[in-house]
Amino acid sequence: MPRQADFLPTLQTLVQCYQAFESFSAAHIRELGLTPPQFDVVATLGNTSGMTATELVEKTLITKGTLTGVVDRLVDRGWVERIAHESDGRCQIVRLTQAGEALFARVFPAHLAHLAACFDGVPAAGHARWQTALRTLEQAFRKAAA
Amino acid sequence: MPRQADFLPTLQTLVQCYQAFESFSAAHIRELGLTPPQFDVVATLGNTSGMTATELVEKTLITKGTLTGVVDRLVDRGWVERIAHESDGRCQIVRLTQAGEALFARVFPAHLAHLAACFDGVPAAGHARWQTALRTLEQAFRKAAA
DNA sequence: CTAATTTAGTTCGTGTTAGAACCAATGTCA
DNA sequence: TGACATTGGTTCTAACACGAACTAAATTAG
Repeated sequence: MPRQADFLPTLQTLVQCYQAFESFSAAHIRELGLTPPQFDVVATLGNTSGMTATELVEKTLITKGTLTGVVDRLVDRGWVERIAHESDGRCQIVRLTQAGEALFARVFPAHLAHLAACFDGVPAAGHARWQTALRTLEQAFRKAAA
Repeated sequence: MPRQADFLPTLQTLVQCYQAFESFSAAHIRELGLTPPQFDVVATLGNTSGMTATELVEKTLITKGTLTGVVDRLVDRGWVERIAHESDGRCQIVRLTQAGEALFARVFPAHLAHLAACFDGVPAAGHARWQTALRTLEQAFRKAAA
């Protein structure tokens, strides 16, 4: 009857699993000389011709107030530039510079390879099970939040 | 052959699922007047006679450098106190004050109930599947990190 | 066309994060 | 016992998180 006994371990394993992923991924990103949000932005801008800050916010899980600072630092390092939107005076297009493209070409494949190493020998069926499990769990949260 | 096509969606759903949980949980904690790390500390200290900062670090996923500030603010608000360890001059015992106990009694059950609402109607079998899936996924990260 | 509203981005305040340097108290060992 | 390393906590720096307030541009309404 105490449903606690069921759902608390589920949440605990979710948090632990995510933390394990996060620290594994973040450690490598820092080795590459970036912070996780910076990598997120560079990876999102890679292979595009740039996008507005609002679009970046939607695609990266970074808050708009935070994005200003993240982009500022990427601009300081010469990897990103802001250009005015031609028709809408409020918007600015954020895009990679030449150096930023080079950075992207260097770090993005490297990080993908780093992540891929986690799944050596995992059959596709494993991914299917993980994905369905995670999606139904996510739905439970979203349903309750509504 | 491109294993990317398999593991990237898995990571994506993991992150999205965790974010859904995190924002659902954090929003409620903020309504209760605490930050997530503060809640974490209060919940960990609840129903104990206090523990050292090192123990708190182990049980809460908060870094020791961060814990100082979190405990500072809880002390400022009168919910927590530091007392000297009687035998080891380096240690300090952190424990809830009377007001902290009252806070714990108020917010901890409330937050558990909030979380439990996500799982209304979920059978125990669902939890079993989630937990095994998450644990094997976590192992993949830990193995690769080693 | 002016006034009110919405939208895009920046700024600000409080709090968290990771990691490194640091200090003081303990423990170890020759 | 005295040099040395270890352990427990704090401090420091750079960066991020979130939300609220704010500015300016654009849109809508009357």
